[in-house]
Amino acid sequence: MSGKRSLVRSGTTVDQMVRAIGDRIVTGFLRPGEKLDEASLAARFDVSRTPVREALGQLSAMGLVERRPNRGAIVAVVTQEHLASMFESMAELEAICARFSAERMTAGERRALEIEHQASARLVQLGAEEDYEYFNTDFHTRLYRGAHSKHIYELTVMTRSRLAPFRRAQFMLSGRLAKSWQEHDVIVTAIMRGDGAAAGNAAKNHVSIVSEASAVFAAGDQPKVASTVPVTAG
Amino acid sequence: MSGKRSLVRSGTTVDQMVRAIGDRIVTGFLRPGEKLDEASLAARFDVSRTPVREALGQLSAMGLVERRPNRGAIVAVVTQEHLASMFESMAELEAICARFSAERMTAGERRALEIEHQASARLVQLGAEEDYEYFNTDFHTRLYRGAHSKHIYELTVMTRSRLAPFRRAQFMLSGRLAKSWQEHDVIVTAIMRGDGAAAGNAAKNHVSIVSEASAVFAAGDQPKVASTVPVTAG
DNA sequence: CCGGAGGCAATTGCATGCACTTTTTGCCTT
DNA sequence: AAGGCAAAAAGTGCATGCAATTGCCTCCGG
Repeated sequence: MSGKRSLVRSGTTVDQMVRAIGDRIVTGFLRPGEKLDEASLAARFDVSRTPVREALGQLSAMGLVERRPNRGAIVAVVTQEHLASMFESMAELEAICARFSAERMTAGERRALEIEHQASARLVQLGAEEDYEYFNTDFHTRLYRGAHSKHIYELTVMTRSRLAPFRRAQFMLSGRLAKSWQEHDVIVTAIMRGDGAAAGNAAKNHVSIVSEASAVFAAGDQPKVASTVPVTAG
Repeated sequence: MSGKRSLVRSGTTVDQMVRAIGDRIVTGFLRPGEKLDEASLAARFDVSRTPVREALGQLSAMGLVERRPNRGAIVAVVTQEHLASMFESMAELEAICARFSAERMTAGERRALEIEHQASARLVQLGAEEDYEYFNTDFHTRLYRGAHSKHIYELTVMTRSRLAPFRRAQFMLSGRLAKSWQEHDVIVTAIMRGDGAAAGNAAKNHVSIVSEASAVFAAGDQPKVASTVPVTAG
């Protein structure tokens, strides 16, 4: 090719492509079912087809894209059942994370969780949806990490990525913000007193509600937004 | 290259490579930490380096191999903690599968599970370790499928693959066969009466015991066997 | 004898090219 | 006018080649 990659980001070209394409899928910029033309992507990112192919292969292994031999790749399109199955899995995984967090978080982790959670109450009052979404991602990531189990963390984050395209705009639903915070509150309280079972149930319940909220979008509509905001269970 | 691929198996060359290399890792033929030289693999399978590279990328995305930029790929080597974390996750996942199976299996699925399980008692009496291992894989796969949740199934099978290299030869431990069958029996009984909680607990317990048995091999020894037998929780 | 700089071999990373498969389009037949 | 067939166009799959990076070996200075 020609000059250096514009994005100075780390890793090989393939890694950059995986991130770049993956981000566009996760953020909804590329919509489920959309065709991923190797030549176009190569041109778009100013690389040859080889790294694009490798990236698509890896994304396929991650489940974000679907590859039909000799027929090109598309952004993974999931059936209604599979979507439900993923939300269900997410609920179970979050429950595990919350339960483990309640049992295993260090004092520091608990404190940090509590502080952030309390701070976020302000965002709810202000109705700062975008900011709350950032916080929300953070909150859940804390739970995943707090489980102190690398593999559970990987499974959970992976599932979250695959659900992300179907989660956009969930905070648009009126009142969702306050409800989300209250649900978080139940989880945090349970974790603070080390009650794993309660934390697990609360987390599972929390995701289930998000799932129902998201079902609205899954039915018919595909996500439309193109922001770069990461996404998590509300 | 030259002639057609010898293995007539389906899919593209890359798919075949993923399966071929993945199998060798999962069955312990390639051992954790072993270097995966692109040129050697290409020669070994009589393809060019391109599909080998793509396959390694996908296997890396699956977590079976580890890739250091510009420094080649090795069979993924996991720390003791990560291994423990994976077994722990496996226990949780199996618990979920068993619980869902108890709640969701059709009458036909329940019957098939029961019949196979009873039939396997004979294998225990005969001490047919290898045959029992086949059955065992089947038994667990039934549980995974019985959960009627595609995503849970995927997560579980994926985790099983990554644990496979560390599970070999667990049935060599004397008495493990009979114990395994008894544990299965508890699970089956709970499923037959639709008791999700009991089935989940029994399954979790079952994996935990396997985990402890496998810890023996993980500590110091790496797996040594090179058979082609698939592997599952005992 | 030990430590470091420089150069060489080996290996990875990516671009390009060609072969093969799929899809589309246009023409011919009915 | 509609259907089907054929040829061309588009796009994927893999091989090869070259540039770049890494690791190692050697040689020099201390």
